[in-house]
Amino acid sequence: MDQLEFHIERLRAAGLRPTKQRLAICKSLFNKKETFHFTIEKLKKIVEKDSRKKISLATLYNTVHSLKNRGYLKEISIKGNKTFFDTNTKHHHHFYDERMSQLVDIEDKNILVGNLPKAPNGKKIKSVEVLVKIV
Amino acid sequence: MDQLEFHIERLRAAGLRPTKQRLAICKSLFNKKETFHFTIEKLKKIVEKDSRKKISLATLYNTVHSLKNRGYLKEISIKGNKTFFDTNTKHHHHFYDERMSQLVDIEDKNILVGNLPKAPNGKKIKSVEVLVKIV
DNA sequence: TTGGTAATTTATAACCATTCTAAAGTAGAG
DNA sequence: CTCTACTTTAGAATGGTTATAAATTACCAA
Repeated sequence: MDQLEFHIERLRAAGLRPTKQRLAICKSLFNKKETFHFTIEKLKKIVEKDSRKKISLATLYNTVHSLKNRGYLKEISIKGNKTFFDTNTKHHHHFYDERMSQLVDIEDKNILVGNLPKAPNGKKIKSVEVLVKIV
Repeated sequence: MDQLEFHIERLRAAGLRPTKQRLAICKSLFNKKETFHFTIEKLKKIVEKDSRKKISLATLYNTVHSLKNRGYLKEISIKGNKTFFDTNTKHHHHFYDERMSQLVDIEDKNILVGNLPKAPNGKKIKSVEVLVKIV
């Protein structure tokens, strides 16, 4: 089981000890064939189903935020009561179906953004995110 | 004072009676030279300063949402604890300085978005929003 | 292996933007 | 003017997220 080594490595890189709970979270996040979008509540259900153990919300929040800060997860900028995360950390964009609260990736190569103006006040551009709302 | 007529018209169009409080909100929103971005808390301060009267949060939330639904305000899709609104209802995009929680408009003509893929599941594209994060 | 200690997990409380509620006040048609 | 439906308001409720503090666990050194 090489994946385990990667999980431990990711956690260490994020400044976290590889505990049972955190490894269970990593398995549910990174052992899937496809990347996916999730909210914390949804991830709680996924991890508890995959691992057959209860896990506290606080641990989920802490771990997800640490993994995000280290770049293993992306937080998606959509307005709403719940925060969405993405296991796809490549630069890409999203369709968003507000009615279903559902996201679909748009690969960076499949969209064209150009002619960007300079950032104001001598600031630097950190990211360019396109959100395409669909109905 | 013709502006007043417009405010009454806007409120009626939004299905709202033109009360003192709602007119005060409209004045603070639409009598400015420049469009601007605001949160509800910030608007409360602006309206109370402009009108020299207290106004309840509930009235602000109700009125702003009705004006938004009628298209006189835009809600901006940025993740965060507070919701941002925009008195600029023209199609446009934003720079966002997360550190300052500050927005700057990007005119639609000053940015190029093209080559959009089709929306999935036979859905229709409702809007395309570009958010440029700056640091 | 064992201790000791610092990190971690957890349930629960706190937080805070937003929405709801219900009572008092107001607008406006007739 | 009057009546009724709409509004305003303070405060309570809601719900996602963060903070807290006590019990548990990881892991280094011996």
